[in-house]
Amino acid sequence: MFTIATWNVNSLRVRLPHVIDWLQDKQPDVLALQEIKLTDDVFPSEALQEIGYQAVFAGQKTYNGVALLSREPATNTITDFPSLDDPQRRVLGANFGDIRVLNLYVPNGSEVGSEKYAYKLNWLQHLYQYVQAEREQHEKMIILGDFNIAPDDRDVHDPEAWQDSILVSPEEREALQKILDLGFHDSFRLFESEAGHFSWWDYRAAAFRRNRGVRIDLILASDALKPLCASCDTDVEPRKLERPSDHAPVLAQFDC
DNA sequence: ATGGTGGCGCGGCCA
Repeated sequence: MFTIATWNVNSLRVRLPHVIDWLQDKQPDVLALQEIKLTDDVFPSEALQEIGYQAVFAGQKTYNGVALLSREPATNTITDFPSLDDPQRRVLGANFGDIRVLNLYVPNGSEVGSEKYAYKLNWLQHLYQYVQAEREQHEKMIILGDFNIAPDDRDVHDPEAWQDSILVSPEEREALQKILDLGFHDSFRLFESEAGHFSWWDYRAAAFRRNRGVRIDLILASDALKPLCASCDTDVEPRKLERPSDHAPVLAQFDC
C-alpha cells in the first residue's frame, strides 16, 4: 500500500506540532505541504528526521512554499515549470519509487478579473503544458495540493452565493478540467458523490463550526493509478485543534 | 452590506 496526503499548513513554523502528531498517527509514505511560509535555511528537517521523515522543499520568506515529506528518499526533484520564470515557490515534483508526484500550491487569484487572477490563469496554462509533457514519461502520476479551485458545485457550501467568484469561476474550472482531460481523476470523487465535503473553511464567522467550506485540496490520480486507488478521505480532526490551519489534510491510499 | 480571523512582522499584504 502506498499512502499519500496533502495539507496546506498555513505556516509550518506554527503548525509543526500538528504535522508531527498527524504523521505519527497516519504514517503516510508521503505528505505534501503547502504554504510553509519559511525560507529553506530554517526548514525543520531535524525534527522531521527524528520521526522518520525526510524532506525536500522549496521555501521563501513570508508567503507560499511547498515541501514533500517522505519515508523513502525523493528523486528527480523539480521546483519550477520549465516554461515559467516565477519567484513564487509553488511547485515541487519528485519521484517516490516509480510514482511521479507533483505537489502544487495553485495561486489563490484574489478576485475574478484582478491582476492576481490573470497570474493564476497564466500559471495554470504553464501547469497544463508541464503535465502534458510529464504524462508521456510517467504512467503512475499523482498531482496533489491546494488547487484553489472547487471542481464543481458539490464542493461549495453555498454555490449560489459563490457563483462566478474566485475558486469557482468557469475559467478556473475549465483550466482544471483540461488537466483532468490529460488522464487524471479526482480521487475523492471515486468514493464520494455527495455534496458537503470540504477541505478549507474560513477562519472567520465560525465557518468550520457551521461547515461553510469549499473542497479545494485535491489528489489527482493518473489513469494507471485510478484502479489502484483504495480510498481518499479528508481528515477534519486537525481543524478542530487549537490554532489550526484553515485547511484539513486529505489522504489517499493506493494498492501498489 | 459589512466585518468577521489568522500569519508574518510591526504596517500592510495575503488568504
